[in-house]
Amino acid sequence: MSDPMKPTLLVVDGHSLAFRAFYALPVDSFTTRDGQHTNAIHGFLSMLLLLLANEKPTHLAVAFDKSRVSFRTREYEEYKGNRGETPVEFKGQVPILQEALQAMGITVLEKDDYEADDLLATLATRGEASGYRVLLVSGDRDTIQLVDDEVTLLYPNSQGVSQLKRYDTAAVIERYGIRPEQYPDVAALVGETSDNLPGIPKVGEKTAVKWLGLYGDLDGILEHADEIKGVVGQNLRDHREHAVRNRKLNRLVRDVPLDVELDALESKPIDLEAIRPIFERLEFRTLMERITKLVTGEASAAAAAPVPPVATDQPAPEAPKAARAVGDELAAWLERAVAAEPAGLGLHLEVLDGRVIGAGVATRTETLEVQWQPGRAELAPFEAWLASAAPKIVTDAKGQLKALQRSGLAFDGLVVDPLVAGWLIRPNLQEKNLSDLVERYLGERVPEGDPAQLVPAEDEASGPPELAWFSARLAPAVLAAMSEGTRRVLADVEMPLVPVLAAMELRGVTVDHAQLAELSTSLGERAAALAASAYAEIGREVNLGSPKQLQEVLFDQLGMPKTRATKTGYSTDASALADLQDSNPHPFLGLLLEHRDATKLRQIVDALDKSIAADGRIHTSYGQIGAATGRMSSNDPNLQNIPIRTEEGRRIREAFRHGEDFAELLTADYSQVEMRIMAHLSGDPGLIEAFNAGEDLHRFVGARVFGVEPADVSPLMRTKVKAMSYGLAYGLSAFGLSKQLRIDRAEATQLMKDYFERFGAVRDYLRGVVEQAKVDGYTETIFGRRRPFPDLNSPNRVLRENAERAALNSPIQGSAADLIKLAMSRTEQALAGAGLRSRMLLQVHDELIFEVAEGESEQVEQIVRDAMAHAADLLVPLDVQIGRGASWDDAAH
DNA sequence: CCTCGAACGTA
DNA sequence: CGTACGTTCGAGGG
Repeated sequence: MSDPMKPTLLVVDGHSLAFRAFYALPVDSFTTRDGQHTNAIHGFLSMLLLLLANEKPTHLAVAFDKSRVSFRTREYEEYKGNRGETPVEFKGQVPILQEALQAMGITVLEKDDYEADDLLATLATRGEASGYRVLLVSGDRDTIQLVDDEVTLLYPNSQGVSQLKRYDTAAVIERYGIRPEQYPDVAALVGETSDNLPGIPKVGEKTAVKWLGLYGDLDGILEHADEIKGVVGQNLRDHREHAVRNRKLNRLVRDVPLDVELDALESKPIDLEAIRPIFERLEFRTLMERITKLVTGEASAAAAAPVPPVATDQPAPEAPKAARAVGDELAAWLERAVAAEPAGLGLHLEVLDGRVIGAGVATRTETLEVQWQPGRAELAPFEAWLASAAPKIVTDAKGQLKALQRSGLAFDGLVVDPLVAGWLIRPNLQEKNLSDLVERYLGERVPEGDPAQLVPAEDEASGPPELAWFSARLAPAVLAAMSEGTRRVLADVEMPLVPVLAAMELRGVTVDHAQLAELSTSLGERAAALAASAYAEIGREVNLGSPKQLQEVLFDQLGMPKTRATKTGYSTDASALADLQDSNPHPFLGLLLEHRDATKLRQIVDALDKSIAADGRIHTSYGQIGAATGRMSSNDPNLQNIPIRTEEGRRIREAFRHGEDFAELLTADYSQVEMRIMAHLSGDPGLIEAFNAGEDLHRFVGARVFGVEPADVSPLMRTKVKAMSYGLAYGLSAFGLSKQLRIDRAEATQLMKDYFERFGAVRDYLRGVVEQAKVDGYTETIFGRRRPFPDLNSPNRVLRENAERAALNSPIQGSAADLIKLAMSRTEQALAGAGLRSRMLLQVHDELIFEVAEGESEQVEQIVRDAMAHAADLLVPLDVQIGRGASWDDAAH
């Protein structure tokens, strides 16, 4: 192995790589406005940037062929003679590429009479002699002969140029069965059609390698040519001069007279300003970003990066070498570690195909590696520790807990998931993974296996012990950065929830494929019929899913008045179409709306159908750190946005069923949680009374607002008040209210005025939230969850007002999220504690869905109702509505 | 190939 | 000119 401290010389065959990029990337999509093709340049530079980032060469050069003629063409004039004319689209790119490279401060080499590969050979030879580690990048197989202990070849695979295969001596032997220096002999025998160099007929790689094994080298083979039997033997004798000639031509020249010294190839920092004009001309925006990132280590010049709380220039401690132990030794290690770290040990599980195959355990100074397989008695101490309440720190624990459960391993004692903790501190999803956290809270970097999979260097990547070690050290740093309230939310709300979510995801929910398939077909037929009618109305076929094409139809062809402006034109959304239908009735509009409905539903149905797993169930993933307010999200697929408002939509919910071993689904939802939270937070006596009266909320509020008896509140009054109440929590304006209720501005303003007159504390509270947040810089939920609002004092009005509305909403939405999260952990606990088989499956913000076992219905209802209603003690009661049925739809109430 | 915006489903 | 999400599609740029 080569010494990592050596300087690294990277030499790239510019021509062959650019040429590969040219064919790998579509030319017509890489063309600037003025018609310059850039695919080869782009592909090449993209690959080069990846190489620079990953290999960090100390010295660097890119070699090009000077022309198509070289000493080889003089030697054998048919050499490369079968190659067609180089495409002009490619030719024109080479000088520009060279210009760009020079602007980047990279030495470009070319030499009359030689090919780029000869320059690679020469530099590799010189570099090795001067004590460099050499990396060559070329798409020409002849460069394989240059590989040795200090010279590694990176060779593009068939996919293109972004993935390079690393050939060191071992890799060459593995791939070809011969040593690198023998490769030219093989190539000589086999020939190279692309260079117009025929070899020995019927001799391929296998035969050539076999002969080399028998006779050592090409000379040996030719000496013994007479001994080789059969047609191939005869062919060898007949065409031996081919092999001799090929061998002569494919020997790379290792002493090209180059008037450049290696020292001069030292990598210089890239001057961003020098390359900017060229990149702008080539319209390389993302490449410019990548270079900027490479040079500055920052995302971009524009986004002002927050200053990390930890200085990054102190020396980072080295990860300790992982111990390995089994049996008594393992038990002793764990015992000592547990005693040494009362706050918890770091744990990181290695997962393959959803199962545990290994683990790393760590204190802040020591690590242990465990290779886990089921049924190994000597690992019992590890399993016992996992199952115990001994405190554990696991970053991004949910997925690992799932693997544990799949592998039949019991787990307890999760005290900190630094990822969740980090999110509580900065809920706007700044730190998305362990490595982000390590950078922010420890000021270090997690050594990574190459994310772009370009030549992964395994010895550098962090394994489970290192990751566990980072977690162990991260936890105290993250906890120290949390407020006391936030730490409480972590301990009381979030950590207990992690295993619950893992369990829910594993359970999944049964979905009836046949029902979905039937729905899909009928929706598809309806969509097709509606589309046909719509086309008939306008006399042509357009893509009804394309807002752009719709704009042509509506505003140009049908001459309708322009709707709300969007960035790309005019809105064609449902409300805009409804407005048009009012002003300019046209059958096309109705058909379009119905078509949208049908295709949207079908899309949902098809997506659901596709995500039904082999067990007949859909296993969504919950994003615990999904929303800044504290809510969860659901994805793959999203089960939190299954239609309910329309009849057709509800038919989708009919497809959600209880499993075979269960008797029914049970849904439990909080009624009007957000209004109840508002009542609690504002302390408004009127609102509190409304909830304590146990009467229909909107009727009660309507009676107050309109000054009538509750019995005299008309449906219209109730609707208005309901919209108003719900809008409050979102920072609704009179304008928005008037639009939603389709009433005029004056009426909306009056409604708001009347409302606030009766419920003044609500208005005061909402105002106070924003004012307080402007001072503090954050809002807080009932339970202490914080959300920062940096834009509240922004001079930009749009930004500021957006932040104000979000701030107003945050404690309400966030407190509701806290409530149901608490209720979930309690419910899970209580169901298990009561020894019931019934189990929680889904969460949809204010609703929980359970699968109930035969005979457990009453008990489950009791437990769920109790856990949800008493998740917190508010100034108003929490009302829980329960429904049961064979399907999700039936279970609705 | 990737990113963006529009549209739309839920609470 | 109402918050919070995730998904899908078409379009556009690289």
